[in-house]
Parts: sequence; structure tokens; C-alpha cells
Amino acid sequence: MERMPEVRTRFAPSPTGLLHIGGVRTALFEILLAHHHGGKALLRIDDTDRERLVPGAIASLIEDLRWVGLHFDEGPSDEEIAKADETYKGGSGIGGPAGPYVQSQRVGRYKEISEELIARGFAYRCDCTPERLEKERQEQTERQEPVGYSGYCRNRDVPADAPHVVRFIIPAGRAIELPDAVKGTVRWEKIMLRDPVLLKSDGFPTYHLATVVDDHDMRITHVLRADEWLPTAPLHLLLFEALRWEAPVFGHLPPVLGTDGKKLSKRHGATFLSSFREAGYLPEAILNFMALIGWSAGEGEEREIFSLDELKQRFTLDRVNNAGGMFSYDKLKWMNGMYIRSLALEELERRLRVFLLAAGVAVDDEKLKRITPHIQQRMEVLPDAVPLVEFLFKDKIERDLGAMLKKGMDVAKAREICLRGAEAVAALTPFDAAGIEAACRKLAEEMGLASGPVFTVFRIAVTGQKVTPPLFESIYALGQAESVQRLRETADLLGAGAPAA
RNA sequence: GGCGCUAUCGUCUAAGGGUUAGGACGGAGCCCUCUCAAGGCUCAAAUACGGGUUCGAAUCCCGUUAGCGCUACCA
Repeated sequence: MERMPEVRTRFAPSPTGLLHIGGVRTALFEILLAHHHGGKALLRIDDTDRERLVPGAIASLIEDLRWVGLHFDEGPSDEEIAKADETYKGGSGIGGPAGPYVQSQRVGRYKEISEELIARGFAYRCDCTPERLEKERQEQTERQEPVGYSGYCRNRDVPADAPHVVRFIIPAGRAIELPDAVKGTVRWEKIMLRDPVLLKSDGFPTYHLATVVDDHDMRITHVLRADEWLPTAPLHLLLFEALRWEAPVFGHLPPVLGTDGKKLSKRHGATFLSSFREAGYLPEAILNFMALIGWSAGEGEEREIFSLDELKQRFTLDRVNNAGGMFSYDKLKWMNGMYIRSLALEELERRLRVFLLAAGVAVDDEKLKRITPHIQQRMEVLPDAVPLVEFLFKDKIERDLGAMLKKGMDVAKAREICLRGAEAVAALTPFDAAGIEAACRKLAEEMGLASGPVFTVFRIAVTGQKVTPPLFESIYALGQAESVQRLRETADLLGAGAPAA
């Protein structure tokens, strides 16, 4: 029986800054595809651009991936990361048999391959200066020709000991076809690339060389990447061919778009994964949402909420869409709310505690525990909890007394409600939400008032706010003594003179 | 300019020749209700355009248009 080779995918971010939300989707798809087929997803650090390298970026990339719940099967070890990023504190290393998984630690291999390519006539050394290249481009633009390297050094035999780059020879008049797993077959009648650089003058490879060599060496079977790579795919195919290596399956993913229809980028605001974390989004919701941009479960499936495992079960490349998709904050928020509502109470409480503490709220565990069930369906993101629970953790609250005086309510009546309410609440044994409600309703009845306006007086007296979690549960969460205290305070304020209407 | 990719409600998408073109977000309305939510029900909202092929086209083909991407010793 024939055995399918193990499916191996890879996510290869460049450590040029923080992990972008678009990168999260690519990483997610890599993992979904590999794990759907019982294979492995690798993490590889593409740090070949020494100029754009940002110190600390590798460590933050790895931390972000871990936080969002994207775990790779192979990737840089602790030692490899530490060597590439001095800010790395350790503990997130992955390791694996195909390492190192950091490209700056594989330069010998790229050099070896580029020498082989030169020796076999597929590449050549070039010592053209940037100025010369720039001039060439200018002249081409003026003549309205396609721009690109002229091939000046093709036959010049530039010596190996002089500063140079290595360029790949693009064969003239060669048509090429890419059987893309998501786009279908893409055909180029002629290749517009003009002898692209493989090895830079600093000895580091360009993306093209490094990715082809590593994908081969690491036995990558499926390359998923953003479709901005499509135009250079012929080069990669040619490289595999020249090296007599079998090319992996390519799948070019549709772009994630900003609301202006352009590729999502920094210009669109908070697009780093870390900004979503700070904004109180749950990792599970982020992954679920990103999976749905460019992929869908298909016929017969009208659900939209999927756990990571469910996504892994369902994900196949033939369900990946061709057209780009806009990133909708509205839908992400809705989905995040769905996830918050599905959290076990203890879990929500735990996440809220961490978040509120970080936001500077002096959390009291008992109060938080009492209020959590009642704010769960009132949140889309974690920060939504702050205005809802703040009143519990403050010594002094501000009150908009004028807001009490609606629908026939006047100062005297409001003051009476606070006074009698304080007495009633103080007398409650046991002190619980049901008892508080009964007391409030009874008071309204005794005073011959509709319950709504009476509740409003209570609400503002106790919480200071017009919008709160359910009243009686809020009073219960605050506690008997503090609630009585706040009712009395309010009565005093109302007695002190007419409030600003 | 050249090369390539893409095109279904405002947005994410389903429907791979025959459906009243389905779902979700967002919007509107109603119900529930102590505020605000959540939840339930209902409504509005789409096949870019033009040609073919076919008994029949959102679906296949060709053009047009529009959007996007690439055109570096960046990835």
C-alpha cells in the first residue's frame, strides 16, 4: 500500500516588528492544514534582512503565537532563539530534527547552494553598483520599458573575491505553469522577472533562495502564503527545477483587507495581534474569526463558531476562497462576545481579574465573583466590564442626581426612597438579591409609585450610573453595609438642596 | 506601463447548469424587561457590465470595467 508522505507546512515570519493579524491567519492556516492531515507545522524565522531586523521581534513573535494558541510542532530551540535575539528570556523554544530553524543560522547552506548554481550555469556573480542599477531603471522608465536588471554581468565572470551579489538566470522565452492549490493553474507566457538576486552582497540570501532551500531541506510539502507572492512563484519553481528538487504544493492565500479594500497594514490602525490582546479580545475568538476570512466550512454548515480542533477537522485547501476579504471589527466583536458568553464563570472571572487589575481597578474577589454572572452577557470585549463594575471597587462615586428625576419623580420622593430604602436594605436577613428585590418592590407599592422610577433612584444612589448590571444583583454584590451607606449619602445629597436638573 | 490575481446583500460567505439565490455580522421593527445587554421572532439588502455555449447560466467560455498585488541587494 502506498503511503502518503507526511504533510509538513511552515510559517516563516520576518522579525521586522510585531506579529500582524494577517500573519496570524497565515500561521493558523499552516497549522490547520498540517494537523488536518495529521502532519506537522513548523515555525521558521526568516531573518535574512539584516537592515530591517528589529531587536526583540523574534521573542515577541514567539510570545504572541503562544498567547493566541498557535503551537508549532517544530521550530527554533531555546538556544537558536537566544542566539538570534538577545532580549529572549527563554522558555518558549520548540526544537526539532530539521534545525536550525533560524535562517541567519543557515547561511553556509545558502552559500553552498548558490555556488552550486553558479557552477552549473544557473547563476552568476554581479558587481553592479546600486547607482548603476538605479540609472538603468531610470532609463527604462523613460523609454517606457519594463524595468529590471539588464543582465550586464551575465558573461563578465566577476571574481568571487570582489564584493558582489549572485543572480539567477531567468531563461528567455520560457513559459511556466503553477498548479496552485487555491488559485488553480496559473500560467505565465513569459517571466517578467529579470535575473533576481539570490545572495546579497552581505552574504545573506534573499527570500527566494532561502525559502526554496529551506522548504526542501525541511521537507515542506505545502507552502501556504499570502498571494502577494504569486508574481515570484515562477522564480521559485525555476529554482526547484534547477536544483532538481521536487517542488512543494503551493497555495496562495487571498489577502486580508482593511476597510478601504487595500491590504491590511499598519495604516489601518490596530492591526498587531498585541493590540487585540490589549483591547480585550480572546485568543479563541481571534482564531475563529480569522479562519473565516478566506475559508468557510461550506454547504450544509451554517455554524460560524468553531473551536481550533473543529477547524482542524474541517479545514481543507479546496474550501479556501480566491477573493480577498475585509477585516470586520464589528463581526470580530460579536464573535468575541459569543466566546465570552460561552466561558465558564470561573474562567471569565479569572480573565476579568487579570484584565481589571492591569487596568488599575482595585478588584475585590468576592464582589467580582458575585457580579460576574450578570455582566457576562453585557460584554463584547473585556474592557466593557470596567464601566459595569467600577462602582463596586470605588470608595467614592459620582452621582448624576438629575437623572433620577424623570417620569414624575421629584427630589422629596427620591429622598424618601433613599431613606426608607436604606432602612429596608439594612433590615434584610438574609441579604440576597431576591430579598432586595422584594424590599424595593414593596417600597414602591407603599409609596404608590411605579417600580421603574423607584428602581432608577436606587440604581443611581447605589452605583452612581444610569447603566448597570441588574439592580438587585448589583446591590447584593456591593454588600449590605456599603449599599445602605450609599443610600444614606444620596438622601443627604438630596436634602442638601435641589440638584441641578 | 508590464505581468498576475479577483469580482454574489454595506461586510464575511453558501449555492461547483435547474433553489422563492441560503446563513452570519451590521441595520430596522416586534417580544421579553428594573437600566443596559443577552435571547426569541420578523423585515430590508446581492449575482459589476456585455456577449456567447446550453432547453436552461451566479455557476462554463470570451471581452469590458473596476479593485487589488507585484514589478528591490524587503519579505
